[in-house]
This record gives sequence, C-alpha cells and structure tokens, in this order.
Amino acid sequence: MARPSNFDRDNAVQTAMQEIWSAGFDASSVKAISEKLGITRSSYYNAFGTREALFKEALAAYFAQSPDRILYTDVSNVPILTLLTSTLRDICASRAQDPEARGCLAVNCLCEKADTKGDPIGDLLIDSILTSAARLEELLTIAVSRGELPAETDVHGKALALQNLIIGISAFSKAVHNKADLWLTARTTLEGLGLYSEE
Amino acid sequence: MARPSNFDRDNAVQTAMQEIWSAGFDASSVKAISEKLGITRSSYYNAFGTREALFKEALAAYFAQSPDRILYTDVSNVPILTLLTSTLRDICASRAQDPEARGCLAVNCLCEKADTKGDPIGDLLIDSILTSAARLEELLTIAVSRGELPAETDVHGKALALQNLIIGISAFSKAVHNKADLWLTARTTLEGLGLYSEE
DNA sequence: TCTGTTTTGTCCATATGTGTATAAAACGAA
DNA sequence: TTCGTTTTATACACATATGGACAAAACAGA
Repeated sequence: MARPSNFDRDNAVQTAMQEIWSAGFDASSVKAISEKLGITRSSYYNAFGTREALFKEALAAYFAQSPDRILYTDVSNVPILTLLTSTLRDICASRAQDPEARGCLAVNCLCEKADTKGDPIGDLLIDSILTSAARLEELLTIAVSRGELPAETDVHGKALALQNLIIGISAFSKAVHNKADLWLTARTTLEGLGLYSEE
Repeated sequence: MARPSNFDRDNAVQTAMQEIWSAGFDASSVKAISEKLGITRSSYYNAFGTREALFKEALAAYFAQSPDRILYTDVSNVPILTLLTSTLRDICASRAQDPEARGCLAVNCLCEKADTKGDPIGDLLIDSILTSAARLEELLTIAVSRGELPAETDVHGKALALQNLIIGISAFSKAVHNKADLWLTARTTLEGLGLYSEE
C-alpha cells in the first residue's frame, strides 16, 4: 500500500492556477509553486511531472471557471445575441471586480511568452484562442440560420472582431479598472457590430 | 578627461528595446542585456542605472517607432477617420509582418506584470494606455466638431472601443499571423463603430 | 609625468532556481 | 513483522542572477 499524499492534488492545481494567474508563468517556478503549496519540490515533480504539464492542467482549470465557458454549452434554446451580450457583460464584471486586476490568464501568458512559435505552451495558448474564435463563428452562423442576424452577415469577420474584443477587454482591464468604462467599451463595440441584445 | 565609452548608448537602448520586445521584461535581466550588448554588468549599471530606468528609455524608443505615433502629430489638415483607418491598417500590417509575432511591447509588458498597482513600471504602462485613449477621444472630438462624425456621437465610448481594438489586435496578432484576418478584424470593428474611411 | 574623471573588469556575498538520485517515511495487505 | 509501493525529505552538482565594492584602464588637460 502506497504512502498517501499530504495534499489534495485538485486543490493544488487550483492554487497553482491562481498563482500563475497572479504572478505569470515565468514567475511560477517549481520552487515558487512548491512553496505556495507547502510541499517540497520532490512532491511537485511526483504529482505534476513538469512545469508544462502543470500549466496545462492549470489552464484547463482556469477555463473551467472562466466567464466565457457558457459559450460552449448547448445553445438550442438560447438567443445567440443575448448569450453573447450577457457573456461580455460577465467578462467585464469579472475583470472589474478582480482586486488584483489580473486580466485573463491565457492572454497574459500568451503576451508573456517570448517566441511563441514552436513552444508547446505557446502553441497551446494559440490553439485555445483560435478554438474560441472558431466557436464564436459557429455561434454567429447559428444566429444567421435562426434569423437573428442578416443572411449576408460576414460571420468570419464578426467572429474575429468579437474574439478581438474579448482579448482586448482582458488586457485593457489591467489599465481601466472601473466596470462602467469596461462595459461601455464592450457595449459600444457590440452595438457597432450589430451583436448587442439585452433580451 | 574621462575614459570614453566602448559602446554607443543610443544604439544600446535600441538593442535593449528590441530584446525586451522579443523576450519580455522579466527575461531581459541585467546579465542578459549586458551579454546582448557585449558589455559588462558594470557598464550596464554605469550607463543606465537600473533595469527600470533602462525600461523607461526603451519604452520611449519603442513608441518613437510605433505605427500609432502619427496620431500625436498635427491633424489640422487630415481627416480624422482616414487617419484612424490608415493607422489601424499600419498596425495590422506591422504586426503581421513581424517574423517573431511579437505583438506590442507595451501590451506584452502590461500583461506580463503580476500586480500592476503600485509598481512603477506597471504605472508607466497603464499611464501610456490611458494617455493613448485620451488622445483618441480628442481626435474623435475634433472629428465631431468638423462634422466627420454625428454631433450625438458618444466620443468617450468610441474612444474606449477604439483603444480596446488596438490593444486587442496586438495580443491577437500573436495567435493570428495572417495580415488579411488581422485587417478584417480591424476593419469590421471600425466599420461597426462608424470610424472607417478609406479616403 | 601627474591629475581628475569616467569606464571597464573582477570579485564578493547573496539569492533564486533546476533535475536527478537516493534514503527515509508512511501506509495497507499478507 | 515483513513486504511492496508511493510519497516526502535531503543532498548533489549545476545554472542564472543581483548590487556593491574596488582596482585597473583609458582618456585629455595641465
């Protein structure tokens, strides 16, 4: 029978995720995270393997609590534009009420990475963003098929603009902390794109 | 008579700026930059003082060659919307043709910083972004006074949306490398905001 | 040649950080 | 109690990085 672990692995991933979100990936060294978790480096290596492996888990944990996770749920009975609008509102609220103004873990780490090409973590982050853009395009395509948007809508362009809006808000929120301005930013852009819907 | 310096200080600031842009601020240690410049750490300290001081100079050097510097020039004889549109086009082109897809130094460093509050560098970056947003609002106000935009335009909201677009493009360009998609993103948003003008 | 000044070079004392190897500890089952 | 397995603890050999102190070098002027 193996010796039991002193710490809860799932809680540890959560704690690591919070630390990476706060301090950035480079500053979240094996030593730093081990200390944060109150474990030795041996335990870190035994539990997670590598920094990259832990990051992947932390990223998944981050997305699992992210305001935009609802975009990946079943949208059969939900008006798309209302969903997008409320999601943007939640994103703005979430960023505005973060005392540390951390922005978005994924965007932060993407900007933090030096040369993202060929780097496994950089590739993972890029893939996440492109996946998100593709999902937005799917949703807009559904909106068109339901008549929520005009048939001639350039769903690809609108999806890119929407994804860019989300990314921008996350970075902008590190400079603009007040919720009203963040929401005004999002709302103005949504209205301009014809994607705003309050109900 | 003092011993002359072995290296050109202005060139050194340029080189440091490029390195910080490529590798990020945290990775641009005194040791790393000194090696990049081919000087000893003593020389670094003698020439620049602190990492923070060098960063300030590097940031100024970065803005001096940034596509959006033209927004701070005299706009007496320039249609504002045309200026904004061509500036966004230049930003997209600039990001797309960077082989390293570095995005924007200022946005990268802002996202890289852990807790930006109370940190001199973080404050400087935040200030830069807020200054940029204020300048955009000025320009939009001029556009309204000239009749380029309707009198009832919410220049504050539009300026925030525009600033957010610029920030977003810089981060998005680390994932989307092709110029056409970047420009489509910008153009779609500009058109939506009523700020697009090709001539 | 000496002087004053600045720059470069080197050393010092610390601090952070890495992956690996290995022994000790902790557990349930036999 | 012994055994097998996993976890924790510790050591090893390196590596990166810092600011400061101080001596040597490089220069023009006197």
